[in-house]
Amino acid sequence: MDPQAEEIAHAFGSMLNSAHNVENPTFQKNFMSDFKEVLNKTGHAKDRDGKTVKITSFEKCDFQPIFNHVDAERAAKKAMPAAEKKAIKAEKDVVEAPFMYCMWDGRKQKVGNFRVEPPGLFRGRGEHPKTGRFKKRVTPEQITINIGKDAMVPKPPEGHKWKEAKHDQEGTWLAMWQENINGNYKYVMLAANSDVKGQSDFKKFEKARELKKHIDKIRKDYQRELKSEVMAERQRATAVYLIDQFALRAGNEKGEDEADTVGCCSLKFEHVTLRPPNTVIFDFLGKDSIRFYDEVTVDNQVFKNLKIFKRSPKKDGDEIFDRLTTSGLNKHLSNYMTGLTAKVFRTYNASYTMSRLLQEMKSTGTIPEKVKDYNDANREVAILCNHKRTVAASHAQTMEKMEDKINGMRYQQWRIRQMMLTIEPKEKKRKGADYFALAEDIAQDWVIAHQASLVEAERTKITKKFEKENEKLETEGQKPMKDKELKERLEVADEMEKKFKKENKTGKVDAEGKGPTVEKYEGQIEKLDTRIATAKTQSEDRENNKEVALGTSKIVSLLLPPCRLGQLTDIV
DNA sequence: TATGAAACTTAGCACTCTCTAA
DNA sequence: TTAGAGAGTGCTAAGTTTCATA
Repeated sequence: MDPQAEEIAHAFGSMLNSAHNVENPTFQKNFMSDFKEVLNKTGHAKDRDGKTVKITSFEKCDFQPIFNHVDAERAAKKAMPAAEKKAIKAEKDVVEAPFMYCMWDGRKQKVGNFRVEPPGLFRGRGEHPKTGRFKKRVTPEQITINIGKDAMVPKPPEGHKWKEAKHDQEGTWLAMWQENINGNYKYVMLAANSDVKGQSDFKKFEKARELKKHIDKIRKDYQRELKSEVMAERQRATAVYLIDQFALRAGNEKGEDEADTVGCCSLKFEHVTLRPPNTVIFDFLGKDSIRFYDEVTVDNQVFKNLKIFKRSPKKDGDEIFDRLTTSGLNKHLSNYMTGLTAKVFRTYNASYTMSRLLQEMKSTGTIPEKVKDYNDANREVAILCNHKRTVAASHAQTMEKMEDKINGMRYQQWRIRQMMLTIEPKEKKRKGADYFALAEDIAQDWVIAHQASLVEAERTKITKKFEKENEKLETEGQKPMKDKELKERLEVADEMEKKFKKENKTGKVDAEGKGPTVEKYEGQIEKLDTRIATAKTQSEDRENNKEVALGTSKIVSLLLPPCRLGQLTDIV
């Protein structure tokens, strides 16, 4: 193929492991149409004899060899010795060093995304109509540079020219271009921990803090205006109520050629279900096509209003707030406070919630318990903001593993109690039969399987150690140990297997450990209790967290800009 | 007031790096 | 010592807001 066509084919082939893209019919269709366009322009493909092969149908293309090639390269890179990897990284760092920082008002500042986005397939989220289209290579001729009047304009690559070099003192961007798929503007800006970004972040939180002074009045006003005679006012009050109470986004209008998602102002008839007396069910796709689903109770007047806004002849597809736009809403909000817009409510409510939870938090308990407390608070904020992630494919398996681990420790506790009885049968009367019984939820066949896995683990451990020692002997030029040695060493595992068998048969466990006493065993059981508690806490944390994304709220909800997040998490 | 361009923040996903428990 | 998990980072899509113009 012509290199241009091959580049597109390569882009598709290299992402075969991303099923949700590659198996999406829209993605396939868009990719194929862009691929064919270039194929038509460049004369399709040639076979080994130089005969032209016309590529027309997606179904007849096999991209697997491309994927295999890319995958092999990935694996080779991964398998490289650490030293070699380090050397390559160091080389790359040297090349990149001049682009990492810039001088801004006489101060050295870190640049964020200094690399131009490389060509590739557009990964639009949700049901984006353009997902899979080929994002073209950006040439210097498309790039505008923004730089100080007296500074030297960086040289474009050999044989090229910049689109323009300008000196905009107000803008914070360093370079800009337009992408070919949606015509969106792309900017090179400073990093999040730079002065400019830090300042603007600081201002954002100050603005949210300022809202605290006005929130009572705003709430009082919208409560009153919920009953306004003027429909536009009533809609506006209802919208502000939803934004304030449920952290909805503003919800600008979207075009036909974008994913069909909504926010507050763009909510449609079918996104809101009313259940008397005053329950509202929201179900819609928000930013990033993340589902927003919530059943909430609202003020009676809000319920009444939504009923009015949904009244016939409105039907599916019609807007609930037909007399309201985001700019109208924001204009109204700016009357309370300069710069007040819908998004400030999200920052305000998230920060307010976090602050309250941190104050309520008890600073007692073990470290894992404290971490869980913090994560719980973080999670509450993330849930408020509907920050979600897709549940990891391995989640169920991980949870099962964790449960197995806990049960393994509980089983070991049971064994220790039996050992106690072996050395001191009188304990049965003192502690009662219940103390020595195996928990009901631990089934006999689980025990058998668990024992087998313990034996197996022991075997692999011994074998691995043996192999490693042999390797070492060989590199030292000595004779390796014989297989007989391994067999002898494996006897430990065989003994273990026999022991379990005997235990299963007799229901008794021989004493283990040097100089066993009841007290020693009690100590061991107690230690296991702590470990079980820790594991249980972790497992709960994990389960509750499976579809909540904590990262964003960690950054955006705290009253400190992200450049100080490191310090704060240290304190927490 | 509507519309589109421009400029910025917010956000999830897929990596890599680092730390921890076994 | 090492595998695996969790944290951190890079990337870039997808929002919001502001500004200019008709």
